[in-house]
Amino acid sequence: MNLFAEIRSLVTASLDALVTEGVLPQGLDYAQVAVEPPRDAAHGDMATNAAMVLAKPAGMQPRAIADALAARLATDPRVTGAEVAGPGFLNLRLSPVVWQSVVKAALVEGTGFGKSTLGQGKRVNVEFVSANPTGPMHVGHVRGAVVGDALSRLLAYAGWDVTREYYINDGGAQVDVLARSAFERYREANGLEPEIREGLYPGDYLIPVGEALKAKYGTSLLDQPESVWLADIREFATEMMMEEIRGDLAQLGVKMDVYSSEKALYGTGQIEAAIQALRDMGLIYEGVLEPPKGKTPDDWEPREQTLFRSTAHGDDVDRPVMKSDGSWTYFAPDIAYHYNKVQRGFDELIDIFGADHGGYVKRMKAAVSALSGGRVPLDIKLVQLVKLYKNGEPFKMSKRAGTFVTLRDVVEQAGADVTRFMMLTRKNDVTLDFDFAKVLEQSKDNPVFYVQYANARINSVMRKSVEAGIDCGDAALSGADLGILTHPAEIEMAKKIAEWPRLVEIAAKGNEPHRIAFYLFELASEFHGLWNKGNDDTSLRFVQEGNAATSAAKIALARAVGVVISAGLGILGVTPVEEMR
RNA sequence: GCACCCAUAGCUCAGCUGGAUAGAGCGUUGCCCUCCGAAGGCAAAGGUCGCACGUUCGAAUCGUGCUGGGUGCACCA
Repeated sequence: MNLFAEIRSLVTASLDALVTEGVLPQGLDYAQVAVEPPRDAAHGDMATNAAMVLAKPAGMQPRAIADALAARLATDPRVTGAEVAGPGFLNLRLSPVVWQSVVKAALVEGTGFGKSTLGQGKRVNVEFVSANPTGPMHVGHVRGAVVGDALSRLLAYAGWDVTREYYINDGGAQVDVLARSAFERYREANGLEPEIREGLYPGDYLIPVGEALKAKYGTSLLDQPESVWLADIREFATEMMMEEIRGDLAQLGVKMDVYSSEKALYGTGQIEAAIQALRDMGLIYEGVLEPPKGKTPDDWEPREQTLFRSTAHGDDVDRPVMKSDGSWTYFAPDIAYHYNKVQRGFDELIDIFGADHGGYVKRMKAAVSALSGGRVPLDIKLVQLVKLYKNGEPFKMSKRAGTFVTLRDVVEQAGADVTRFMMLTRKNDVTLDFDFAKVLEQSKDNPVFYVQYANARINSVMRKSVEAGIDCGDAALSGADLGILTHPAEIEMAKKIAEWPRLVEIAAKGNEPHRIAFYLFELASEFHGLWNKGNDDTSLRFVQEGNAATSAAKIALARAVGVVISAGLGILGVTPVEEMR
C-alpha cells in the first residue's frame, strides 16, 4: 500500500474531473505531477505541484488551478484540509483514519508492505565483486559485495527479476602469475625452498594450494618445465581460489546466481562473434590512436591497432580491442561478456565497479549501447574505498608483503550484520570510514545498534504483552481498534511508516540501496522518540495496564514499525535481532 | 592535457532526480534524568550548499566556465 501513489491517483482523478467540467483544457500531461511529503510538517501531510506544472500547458494561473483542485479534493473523505500556498503548492491534510489504515496495512501485508511492482518483472543482471581469483577477498571487495547484494535484494523487492552474477577474470596474465606462485608453494610442500620472485603473489594463503598440489601430483611436476604444468596448475589453483571466494561471500551472506568465466569466452568464438557484431555495424577499424595530450608515456610509439569506435556511443576516444601481436586486449572479452548478457535477454544491466575503474565506464556503456542497439541500459555504480580504523587509528595494510585485511578478518571481528549495515551508511561514491571499535559500540552513535535496538524494544513489548495475555499475532493486532491512535506523536509515527513504500521505489529507481539504511535510522529515531515520550506521558506507553484494547492498538503501531524494520533490514541482508545481548 | 567522482554546519554525512524557511549524528552550550521502558532525555547556537554566470515561476539539485581534492588515461587486467 503506497499512500502517496493513492493520493496521487486521487489528484489526477480530480484533475480529470476538472477537465470534464471544462475548468481545465483537454490533453494535459500529468507526468510531472508529483505528490510528496512537504519538507516542513507545518505545510501539511502531502503536497502537490500539480497547479504549477500544469499552469503553462493549461494557459492558466497556478492559483486558479490550485483553487479549483483544492475544492475538488476537499470533498474526499480522506482529505481534511486542502490549501494553496506559496507559488501554487497545494497542501493536503489527511484524516487520522488514513494514517491508522497505514498501520493496519503494515500488519496485514507484513514484510510485503513496501513491495512494489515498479520493476514490472523486468529482468535485470547485477554484476558485482568479480574479484580476480588470485587470492581471498579483502576489505576492498567487501563494500562492492554488500552494495551489489543489497541492490539485488532491493530490486527484487521492487518488482524486478534479478540475477546476481560474478565474472571470473580467469583468462588473463594474472592467473598465470597465480599458477607460478602456487608452483613455488608446491615446491615448498615438497621440502624445497620456494622462490617467491618479484611479481609473484607472496601471500600465505597459497600454502594450502601447494599442499593440495603435492597431494595430487606428488613430486612428479618438480622437475618439469612450466610449459608442462602451467595450464593444469592454473586451473587447479583458480578453482581453489574460487572455492575460497565463494566461502568468503557466504560468510557475508552473499549468494551469486551465476558465475561466468572469462576463460570460457576464449576458444568458443564468443569474442570473435561480439567483435564481428560490432564490425558489422562499422564500429571496428584499423587505426592509430593519438598519444594522450600532456602526459605522453615514455615508450609511446604510433602503432596500428584494431579499434572499437566507442566515440560513436559517447566515449572520448576509440578503444583498442586487439593488441599489436594479434591477441585480444582485456577489453575484448569484457565486450563479449556484456554481449553475452544482452543476448541472454536481460532488460537492464548493472555493474558494480571499484572507483579505480572509473575510466572504464564510458567504453563499457558504449559497447553495450552498440551491441544492444540502445535497447539495454547499463548502469555502472562506482564504489569508493573503505578506510579501516581501530579506535580512530588507521589500519594499515600492505599488499606487497601479502598481509592485507581480508573479508574474513572484517567479518570475524565485526560480524556480517554489522559489516553489511555499515557498508550501506554511505552513498556508493563517497569513501567510507569503518572503525572496528565504533561499529560494535552499543550507543546512539552507532546506527546499526540504534536500528536493532528499536526492533529489540518492539519485540520486548510484545513478549511482555503476551505474558499479560494479549494476543500479539499480526492477525489479532490488525483487528484492534486503531481509532485509538490519535495522539500527534502516534500519528507522526504512522506517517513515517507510510513513507516506506515510497522510499523503496525511490531507492530502486536510483539503484541506491543506501537510502534504505538512512530511512531505517530515521524510522528508528522516530520510534525511540515516541518511546521516550512514554517515560513522561504514560498514556503513550505501548502497554496500558488493565486496558487490553488500548494496549492492542498501541502495540499494533509498534509492531508495524517492527514489520518495516524487518523488511528494511531484509533488503540490507541484515538479521533483525529480537533482543540486545 | 583529457575524462570520471567528490566539495553542504567546527567534524562525519543525508538531501526524494527542479520545490516552500537546506536536514541528521557527533562536537559545543544550557537544563533534566540516573525510574532496567537500561545501554540517557529535552532544547539552543551553528550555513554565501567551493566560486561565477546561465536556464525558469523556482536551483544544493540542471548547463557552462573556474578553484580545490581523489581516481584513471594505447601493446596490464
